[in-house]
This record gives sequence, structure tokens and C-alpha cells, in this order.
Amino acid sequence: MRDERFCASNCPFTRAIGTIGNKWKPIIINVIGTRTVRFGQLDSIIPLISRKVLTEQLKELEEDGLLERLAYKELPPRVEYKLSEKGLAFLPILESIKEWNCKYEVALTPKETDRITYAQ
Amino acid sequence: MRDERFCASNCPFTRAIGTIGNKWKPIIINVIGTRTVRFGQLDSIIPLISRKVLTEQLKELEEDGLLERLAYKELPPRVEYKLSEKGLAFLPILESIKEWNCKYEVALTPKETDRITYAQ
DNA sequence: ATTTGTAGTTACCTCGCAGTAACCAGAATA
DNA sequence: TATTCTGGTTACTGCGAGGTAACTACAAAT
Repeated sequence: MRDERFCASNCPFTRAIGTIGNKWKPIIINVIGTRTVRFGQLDSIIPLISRKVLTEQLKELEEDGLLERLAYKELPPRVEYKLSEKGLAFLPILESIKEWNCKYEVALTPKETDRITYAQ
Repeated sequence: MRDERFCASNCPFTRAIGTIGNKWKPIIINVIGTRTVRFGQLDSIIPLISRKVLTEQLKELEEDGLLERLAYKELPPRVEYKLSEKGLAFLPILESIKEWNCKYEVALTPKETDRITYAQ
């Protein structure tokens, strides 16, 4: 999922793309935003992602220091995710991507059915 | 390569991730920058990418209006790629990703060998 | 006559991403 | 007693992304 050849590059930009350059991570970071979110919430807010892949993505994001995982020793288990300082600093970039897209996107005619929104 | 479920979303952010949210497109956009670059140049500047995938990515970027393809009717053929207004407007976002990464990345110890740089 | 150079395209094959389903702990509730 | 609730993990599986190699056109150079 994470491309090790990218992460091993000596180019900062290439390394950055190696860590956040896939489709799920920007979505997950955007969904968490400034909140504290539980695993089950993420799983239900992002319907297209499977539990397994969500787990993997969250683990990588934690390893890369973008988010913090708070596991409470309860039963049934409770785990909360929130963005770290690094993750929060990435939010403005996602905002500029939104603005960029709204400004330049060619008009589409999405079906009224199967609408999916991850924005808050 | 492009995730159609993402592109069909009614959420602008999700659609944006659907078009530029993979590892190669940000790299290609960054390499082209403000220049006009030939196909062969891209192929040699980005060694890890295969010709086939490079062709596919360039075609999608053109379809999404991020770059312009100028094919000269010569033999041997000559094709030049340059960013459109939309593509150029994306460059500042890539710059902020670079800054973000340099500021927050955890220190790595990349091998002195196999160094790869796409930055200009 | 043969090689070179460019920008692809095509067929073929493989590896691995990702989906699905089953399973887990153990307290609380019915 | 059995079910529920949560946040995973594991095994199995299939599809498709992506790599490789061969091939194209045609002019110019050797």
C-alpha cells in the first residue's frame, strides 16, 4: 500500500507522496478533521472501504505520525483516533485541494442515486 | 487506475481525490512544472514508471484537463506535454505538500545508493 | 541494406491489493 | 443461557494493475 521505493527516496516530495499519495488516506484525514473519531464511526462514515483496509490505513497513518490512536482498556473495546499536529497541519492542504477542484473541475452529471459524501 | 466510484461522488473533495489521488500523477505534474516536456524526457526522468503506465497516466491527466498534449506530425514523432491552467494551479498545492513534509517528517536514513529525485 | 530514433500500442503473464467471511475476548444485558 | 457490542485479525480467494517484450511507422543517417 505504501510504496517503499517512494518512501526510500531522498526527495522530500517523493517521500511525501509515498506516504499520503493514495486514495484512502486523504479521505480518512479529511473525515477525522479536528474531531476525535472511533473506529466504528470511520467504518460507517466511509462505506466503500473495508474493515481490513481501514485498519491497515489507520496503522500506516499512525506509523507516519499523522494520527494518534487511543485505545481504552474496556470491554467491548473502545478506540479513538485523532489527528496529530502533523495531521492537523495537513488539513489546510486538503482544503486547498477542495477549492482547486471546485474552481477547475469540468462539469459532470453525477447520478442522483448512489451519492457519497465524505466532506463534513 | 482512476477510481470511478470516487469520480462519480457528489462530493468535490472525493472527486478530486479520484482524479489526482494516486502516486504517479502528483509526481508527473511536479516534474512537468512550468516547462514543456517530451514523452521521452518524462520516461527517463521518472525511472520507476513503465512506458505503459506513463502513457495511461498522461492520457488521464489530459482527459481531466490538467495538461495539454501537443503532437507534431513528424517522423520520428514528437509529442510535448505542458500543464494547463488547471494543472498550473495545482503546483502551489504540491509546493505546500513539500513544505509540510519537510517540516513534520520523522528523520529517515535513506541509503546513499539508489537515490531518486523528482524535484527540480 | 540496415540501423537509429520517437511515441506509443498490444499481448501476455504475474504478483499482490483488497474483498469476504469467520473468528476472537469478555462484560453487560435480556 | 444466549445474544450483543466493539475493534480488530486471519485465511482464503479473485481480479486487475502493472511489468516485460515485441512490434509499429517512416525518415534520415551510415
